[in-house]
Amino acid sequence: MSRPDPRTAEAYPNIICTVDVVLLVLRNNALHVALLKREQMPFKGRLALPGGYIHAQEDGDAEASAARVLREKAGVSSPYLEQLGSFSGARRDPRGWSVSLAYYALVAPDLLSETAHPELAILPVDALPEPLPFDHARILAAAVERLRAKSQYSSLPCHLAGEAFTLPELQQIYEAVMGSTINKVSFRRKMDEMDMLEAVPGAQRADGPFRPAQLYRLKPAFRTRLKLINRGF
Amino acid sequence: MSRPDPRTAEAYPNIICTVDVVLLVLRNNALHVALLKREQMPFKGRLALPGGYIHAQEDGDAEASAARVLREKAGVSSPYLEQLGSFSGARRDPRGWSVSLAYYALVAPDLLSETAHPELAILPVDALPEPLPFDHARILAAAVERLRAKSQYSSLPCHLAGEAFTLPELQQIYEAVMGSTINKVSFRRKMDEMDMLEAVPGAQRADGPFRPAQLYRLKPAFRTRLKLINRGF
DNA sequence: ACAATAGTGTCTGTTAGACACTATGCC
DNA sequence: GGCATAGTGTCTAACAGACACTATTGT
Repeated sequence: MSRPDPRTAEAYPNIICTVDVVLLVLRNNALHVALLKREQMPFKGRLALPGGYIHAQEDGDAEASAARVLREKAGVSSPYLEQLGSFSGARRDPRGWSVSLAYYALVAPDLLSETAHPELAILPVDALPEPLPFDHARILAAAVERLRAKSQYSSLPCHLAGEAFTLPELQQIYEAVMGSTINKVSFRRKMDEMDMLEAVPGAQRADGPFRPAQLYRLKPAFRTRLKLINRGF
Repeated sequence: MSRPDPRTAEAYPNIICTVDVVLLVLRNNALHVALLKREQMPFKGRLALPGGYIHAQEDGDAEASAARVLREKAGVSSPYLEQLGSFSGARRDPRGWSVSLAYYALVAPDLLSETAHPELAILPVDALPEPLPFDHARILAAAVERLRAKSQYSSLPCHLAGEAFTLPELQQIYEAVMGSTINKVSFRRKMDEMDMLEAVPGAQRADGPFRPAQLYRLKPAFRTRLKLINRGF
């Protein structure tokens, strides 16, 4: 039990430390995840979550590793990024005992079509063409569950919208993420109470031959931090 | 960017992988944390969260590591144990780039006084006698915040009570954890709705020269899993 | 009987959802 | 003016908190 050897740090070196990122985006009102074909063994050629080793030399912490992975492997910079948790164990990676520090990121649809790497596969989370390697299915499920849960009481889904959006659009995003319809009056009342949106002066968006909707954007204070509410919709 | 070398796993070995456990208990209606004097450098002799290296040989995953640390270092077995998150970076440990997989555990007061190791220091989370080493203050704060947040909408605080408890006792626990008083009628209505308690037949507890209170216990289904509710108290 | 707390019935203010209505753009 | 959707006013049902009341024990 007592381990007086000061070199204990070197006595347990056989743990693989990686980060994996669940990059989520909304397309056609359905949640999609960005996957990459693995270029290395194990599971070479299979679609998997973007991930990689932690680079102790360059990454200040694991969140920086996740941001670097997103930048290098997906071409995505500074999205909403949050720690999801760790996934660890002897069996999840055939190379040995491993730890994956999992993060999830939310981006607006247009960001992913414009600047992201073309080799990214954007696939609906509910209908992946092949099973994910490692325990990436569990990680993805945890990310989706987290997003759904936080959507109930926070501004999190706003990060799936673009820079500016109309209230009907935002409601559609909330509904798509949570998988249920929301009462329009309740939704707008809540958005009003939360006091996190500001109208873009004079800007409206028409979606057809009818009354255009007012455009809104997140107030600066909530662009990185979330806004929480007490009750649901 | 491409790393064809199959020995990349060995190319990044310099990451210290540990688990740390925030062991919480309620004493005198105040949240307390169990700390241990560190037996090794760095911070030898300082009070810190119980923790240790992951033992890839014996631990199936990091939660098993946390359970082992609790057992070996605190003498506590099978409490409520949940992952808190990871804390990582180049600077948090003077030995180098490190990852702490943090867990938090809840135990009943009597469990800690009876079976736990005597060298455990049980101190109020709001008034520690000395600053914690590493980033343990952040980890502790995250655990307390998580407990408070989950107490709003779950059965989590029940794990701070003993095997059997009265409703007034349980309400006091909820109030102590959340730091605010709860309406008695609302509290009992909620407990009733949640349908997670069962009366211990014929068992009551008297707290003075007045009407004794009915004893309750968690239904078996909720002894390890949490029960969630939609709204607060 | 009294003190003190356990436990419940009921009222009231608040909140979320249903519905209907008005507003505004394009044809 | 008609149509389709944006946006709002208002009613109602559900819910949480306040309060008062009854119940039950020891002294």
